[in-house]
Amino acid sequence: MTSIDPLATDASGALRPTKQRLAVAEALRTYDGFHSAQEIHSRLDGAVGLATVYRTLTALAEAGAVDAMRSEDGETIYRRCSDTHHHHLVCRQCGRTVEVEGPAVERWTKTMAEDNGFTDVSHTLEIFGTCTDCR
Amino acid sequence: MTSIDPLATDASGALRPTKQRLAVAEALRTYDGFHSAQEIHSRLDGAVGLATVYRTLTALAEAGAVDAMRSEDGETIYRRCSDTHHHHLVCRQCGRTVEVEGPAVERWTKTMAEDNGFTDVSHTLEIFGTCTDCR
DNA sequence: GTAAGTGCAAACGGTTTGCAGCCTC
DNA sequence: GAGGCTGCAAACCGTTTGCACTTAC
Repeated sequence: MTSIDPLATDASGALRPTKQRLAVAEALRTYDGFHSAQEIHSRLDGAVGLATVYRTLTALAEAGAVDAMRSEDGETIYRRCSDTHHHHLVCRQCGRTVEVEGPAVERWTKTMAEDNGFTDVSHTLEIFGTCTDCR
Repeated sequence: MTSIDPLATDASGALRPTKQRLAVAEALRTYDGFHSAQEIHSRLDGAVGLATVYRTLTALAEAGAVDAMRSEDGETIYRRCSDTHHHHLVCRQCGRTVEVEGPAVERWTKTMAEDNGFTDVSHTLEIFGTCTDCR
């Protein structure tokens, strides 16, 4: 469903492998985890216009090549896909984040949705708390 | 840890129970689930200035009286704390919402958080899909 | 050659803030 | 009466878009 190579969308999307797109894809490949468009733009040190970074990331997200989510402070952050699906456990004080997985939750949401006649199910789950350091 | 009444913050915060704050608190009490500041502002039909709604919601969130999270499209959304806790199953097309409960999920999030040393745990879970009518 | 991609700058939409007046304590 | 609270409008900040130019195919 989602390709490993963000640019291997030849079939339908037909994204041209331009310098800029390659640079963005490379950045996503190199820097692990979630990053904002602005962050990527500045890591590329102006080599790619900010608007282009946004357009590229949006396109990649639509093509399913990257995951997008919102950070706590309102930025859209992206990471290259094909990690296992997981959720975030976030400290309210310091913002420290732990990734957690839960097959049971995945199953539950799916069942719950289908019992109600819903299809194409997706979900978001965030857990908030106070971590040991901040107690 | 979190008070039932959003304005019962007498001890430290000392929020004055003004007309506007009461209106916002009442709105949160009346309308279940998550709502954006703009939504609350328009539900109050201009009775409370937009800036004040933002300020009030921010204050309530800081006081721990309401939960805040980011919606998919970048708005900050709030809900009053301590409802009979349930989650929402939302149709992507028509917006129809079904409330679902899941003791197993509640337990799982709690365990997961505590295993990682987190306390004062809360969580948000939203399920998205396409409902029967919209297929 | 042509359509897709790019950069720039202006537009946008949600949120925050400065300031003068108002209201609660 | 004093300091918190409010409304308005302007400022902010991340993101999107219009447009003329460039580039991959």
